[in-house]
Amino acid sequence: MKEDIERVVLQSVESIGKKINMTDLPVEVEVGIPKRKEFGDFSINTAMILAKKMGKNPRQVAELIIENLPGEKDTLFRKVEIAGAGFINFFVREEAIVRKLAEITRLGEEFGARGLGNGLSVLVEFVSANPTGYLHMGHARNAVVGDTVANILSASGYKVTREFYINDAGRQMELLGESVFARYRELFGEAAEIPEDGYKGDYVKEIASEIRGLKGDSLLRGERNEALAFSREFAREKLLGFIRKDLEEIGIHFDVWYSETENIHGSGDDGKLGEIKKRLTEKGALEEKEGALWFAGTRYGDTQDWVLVKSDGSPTYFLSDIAYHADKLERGFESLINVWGADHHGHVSRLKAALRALGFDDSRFNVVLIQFVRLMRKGEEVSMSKRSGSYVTMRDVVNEVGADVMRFFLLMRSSESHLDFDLDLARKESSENPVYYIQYAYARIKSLFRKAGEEGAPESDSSLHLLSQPEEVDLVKKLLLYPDIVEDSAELLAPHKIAYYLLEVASDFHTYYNKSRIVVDDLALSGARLYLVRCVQTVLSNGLKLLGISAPERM
RNA sequence: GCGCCCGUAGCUCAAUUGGACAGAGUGCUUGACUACGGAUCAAGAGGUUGGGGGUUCAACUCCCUCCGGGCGCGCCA
Repeated sequence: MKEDIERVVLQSVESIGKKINMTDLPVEVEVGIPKRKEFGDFSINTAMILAKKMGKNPRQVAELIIENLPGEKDTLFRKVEIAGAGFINFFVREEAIVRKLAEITRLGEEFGARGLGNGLSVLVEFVSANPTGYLHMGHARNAVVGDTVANILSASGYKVTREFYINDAGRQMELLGESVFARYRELFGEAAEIPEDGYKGDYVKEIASEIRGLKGDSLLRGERNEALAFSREFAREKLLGFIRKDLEEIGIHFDVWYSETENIHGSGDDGKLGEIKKRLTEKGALEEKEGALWFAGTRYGDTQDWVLVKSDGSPTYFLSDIAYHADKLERGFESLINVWGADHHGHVSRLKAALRALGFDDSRFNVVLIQFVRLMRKGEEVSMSKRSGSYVTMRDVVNEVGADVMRFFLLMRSSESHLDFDLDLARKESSENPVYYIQYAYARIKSLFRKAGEEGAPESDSSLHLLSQPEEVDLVKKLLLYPDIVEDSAELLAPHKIAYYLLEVASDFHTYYNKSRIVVDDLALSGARLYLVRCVQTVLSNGLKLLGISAPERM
């Protein structure tokens, strides 16, 4: 519908341009949907934008635009009028709106998929948690947003790869190995305290116990370093398995699990790290001072310089992060999207600076920053501190509320907003719970078609003009908006827009359903209404699929 | 001290990317099926968009400043 408006307005502006000899008039036409009904179905501010260039007042320009609309306007519009400072409001004929339902039917599962990505290959990297414990709700939000962004981009014509970067190098993994080994020794009556900042959760004991079952006391007798390495590797595999299973539980599957140790560090000092160091040196982007090797961030637009190699000769995380992202680009991905916790926001600019230094276009690298999640129960915050040893994991919450609720609640907020996850609300199986509100609309439609089947009332597009009630036209307009919503959420990497939209569709449908009986004796009317309801089903189904939420036949 | 995010109805959050009288849910008040699923619907009340200034025909949105909350700030990851 919007495209129709855009098209006729462009034609009008073009013919005005010819008449007054100004062929360079701006061509963008932003078609908006007014909040108030008396301003019509669609409106444009084009006249106000053109007014300056043409040296006329906006209302005069608006008048010109209306006068020069092509003849097609009579089949499309009931009324076109000028309002306010120079808005042009379009009142579309109901038949013209309703006729567009055919497009939803024609496209089916493809409705909403516009293909603006044009096959561009995108690597979406998300979660990427250390394999040192269970996932918590912060990871969960990251996971669900990342997965849904990937779904949306994929539906929008991008070639998407989902990657989990396994941060299995460095101090955290060493601590994990030490913690597990300490617990293992305890099992044999040795007093072995786990390190100060080590891992104290019960799962560490369980892993230690498994190692005992597998190896007996043999780790006590061998080399300590080998025992530590074994403990670390064993725990790594175990915990990665847990992480993978938890993610699958909420419908998340990765195409690639990419190990830092294996793919970036390589063997010895010089794998990709050495190579990146060399390349940055050649670009003159490094400096030695105070015994360390620095990346000269200030020369590449960042606010400060950063250490790449510490004075003891070991690399920082930043160096391996540069190597990893250069590696991504060199694996052939044209665009990179990362989902990061907000506590990492300071890393965006320095990584971009480093990529520029290496000669990459840093606009190929984008980060979705996720603000924190607060778990709430009975109005109070539930502690999620990892250090306390006992904390609420993502797995706990999934067990309590289910995958659908988990996903939807984490998608309900824009990423840059803090999110309060209300466990009491999430547990409710009632209308208060927005997930069920949408799913109920879907199940209700399914039930309608069962009923219609029994009564031999088929859907049909032969009398769509009978859909003339305000609720029906509103519902159709809402459905036709879906591709715009998907496009917006793809461009802005903002999945919450789809969640909100689906709530609106469900609401409009419930309103309609309560107002009008769908399956009626008049077969023509019944057919038209069922046709509309089928389109609602298609949109709900497509939208829920993007969010990774099930569409139940019955509830 | 510097940088980023946030501040919108009692509570939790939206707002077509600068558009017209700022919208939902929830909570509160009051209503609606002898017909397709009441996990539904309808109505009412609720606001100086944290304060102040500026840009603009038009500001929740952009700029400046102050207040409050969160996060980050060179040899941690």
